[in-house]
Amino acid sequence: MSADKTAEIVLSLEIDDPALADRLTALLGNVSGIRLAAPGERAAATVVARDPRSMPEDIALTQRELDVLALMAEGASNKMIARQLGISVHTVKFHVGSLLDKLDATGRTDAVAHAARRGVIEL
Amino acid sequence: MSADKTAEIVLSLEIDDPALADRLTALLGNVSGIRLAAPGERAAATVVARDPRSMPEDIALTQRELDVLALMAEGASNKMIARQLGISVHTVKFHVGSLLDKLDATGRTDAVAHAARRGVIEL
DNA sequence: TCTGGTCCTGGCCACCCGGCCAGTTTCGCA
DNA sequence: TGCGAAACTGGCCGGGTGGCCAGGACCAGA
Repeated sequence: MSADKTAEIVLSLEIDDPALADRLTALLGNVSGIRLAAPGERAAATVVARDPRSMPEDIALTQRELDVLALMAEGASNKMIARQLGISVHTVKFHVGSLLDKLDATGRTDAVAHAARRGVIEL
Repeated sequence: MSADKTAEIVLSLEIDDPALADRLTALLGNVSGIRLAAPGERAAATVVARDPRSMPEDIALTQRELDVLALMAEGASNKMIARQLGISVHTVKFHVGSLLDKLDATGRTDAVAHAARRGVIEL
């Protein structure tokens, strides 16, 4: 019952696919040192697997567009992005425009939200 | 080499705490039926544990601010938000300003990103 | 009663954003 | 050797954004 540093690690599962969830439950349940969380219990870590059908294909973004997108997600203005990348504001606008097209967004906020949803960027 | 349904499940780790990451790596590495993903490899599931210090308490947002925030995350402009909520653009700006303050953001894009990171909203 | 918070509105203004036009260079591929 | 894609730059401009000022209405708690 000692609560030392090597106590069991409590894991919770958030798996969309029932079959995968079952297999992981069976496999992880027999690992000493790991315990699956009881319903509502606070876990040290969570095993997640989202339904892959929700992200059909990734969008083809150029490296430069990814650079701009990442800075956009940080809340950077076009001017700040330009400074950061060593290019002109006009060029930043050019890339932002392409991003709005490819991500089917109405503005930079929408673009970041869409990109995050599709897993293109990590917030 | 059969690729049957009971092949190994590939897990990737996204653990902020290095100690916890080490322990999980050691524990999971010895489980037959489970294999840890090589760098860049696509995993069937991911074990995540975010640093709890990064989200100490949730931010106190009023209901109206949450309304505005949700529409902001949809990429709506102030004008569209105003129409949607039946209030004036000035009032929308007022709430947006409060959100920027409370979320410590530099602009609406940053505000949405911060809110999503802290789990205030779901993208 | 008075104070504080929330919600609402207006005007004003500098700045930013996105879309339009135009052009250049560089690179790989047919 | 041409041709397209990517990256880059410029000017222009209408509209959006965010910060500042000011005010009023409502309601819970001290």
